[in-house]
Amino acid sequence: MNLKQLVNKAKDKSNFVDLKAYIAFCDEYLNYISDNLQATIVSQNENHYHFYQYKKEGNFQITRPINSNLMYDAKSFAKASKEFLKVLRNIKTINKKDEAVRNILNNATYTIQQSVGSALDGLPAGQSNTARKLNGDLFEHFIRLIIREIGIDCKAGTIQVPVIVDGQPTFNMSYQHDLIIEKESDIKVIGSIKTSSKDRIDKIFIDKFLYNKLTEKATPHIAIFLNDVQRKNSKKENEYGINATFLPGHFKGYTVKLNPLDGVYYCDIRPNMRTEAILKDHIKTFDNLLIEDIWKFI
DNA sequence: TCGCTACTTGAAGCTGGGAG
DNA sequence: CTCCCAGCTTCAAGTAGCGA
Repeated sequence: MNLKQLVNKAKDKSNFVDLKAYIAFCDEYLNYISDNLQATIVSQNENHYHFYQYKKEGNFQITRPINSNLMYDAKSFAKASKEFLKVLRNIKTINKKDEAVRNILNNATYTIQQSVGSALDGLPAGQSNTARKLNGDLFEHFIRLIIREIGIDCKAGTIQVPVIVDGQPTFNMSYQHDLIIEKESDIKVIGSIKTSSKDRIDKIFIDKFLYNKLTEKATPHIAIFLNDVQRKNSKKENEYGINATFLPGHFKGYTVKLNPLDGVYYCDIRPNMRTEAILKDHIKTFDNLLIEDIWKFI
């Protein structure tokens, strides 16, 4: 497949109906980039982030930053993707302490989603907003497929929450949620699935607060993010770096003074989320959700 | 179809601290 | 003090999806 074919495939959601389809796309993409890139550009502030530059057929466009510590190459993905499916199907019986297994969960999820995202970066400049929207939707869908694969039913959808004023239901608030896990028509978990938290972390805290206040329940709210970095445009040309888009001050403020979330998960976790007080108690890598945390909610 | 909610990313703006 | 930079935060843009 050439780049144009890959981009067209990524643009069409009917090509991503199940996990197998996501893996097949990723496989094709990784094979393509293994010998069709103009260059791999190394980020100058955090060297393990790389940008792929396409050749002429991609107008020499440059992709989003890719964490080379997490991204598989074509050869290792062929093996890892089989393991990935195996681990998902047997998640309850795997060895929880096996770091290699945890890495497969994180890295395969990251690799597959970034293959979609960076393929979409090959779209002409005018269509970048379409690409963003699409990439977000595909990520949502992908995570839901993963959760179903480990044996938990889930869906996306809108929930109507009545607002009562002076004892009278006055109007509804309609909330669209990326992830709803129910058991016996009882909502067990509400989740946000986003490729980055940028500008929207506040809303997730507020949503939990208001939802639980209006419904007089304590429904757990979780968030799942792919990463939180974006390309930085430096003044000088030919100099590339990355920026973190996570707002630690807001996260800590809401956690301490409004209400903590019941789980925040990243595939590509930022270093300060492992070390900084408060952050490190609430933010984990994605494998933790699948292996342990999700089972506590249902 | 319309109105509304929601999606991601890039550019611009702000601030504190270090160098000169 | 002024300049510059990195990091953080806000503003702006264009479009998808859903329910009525």
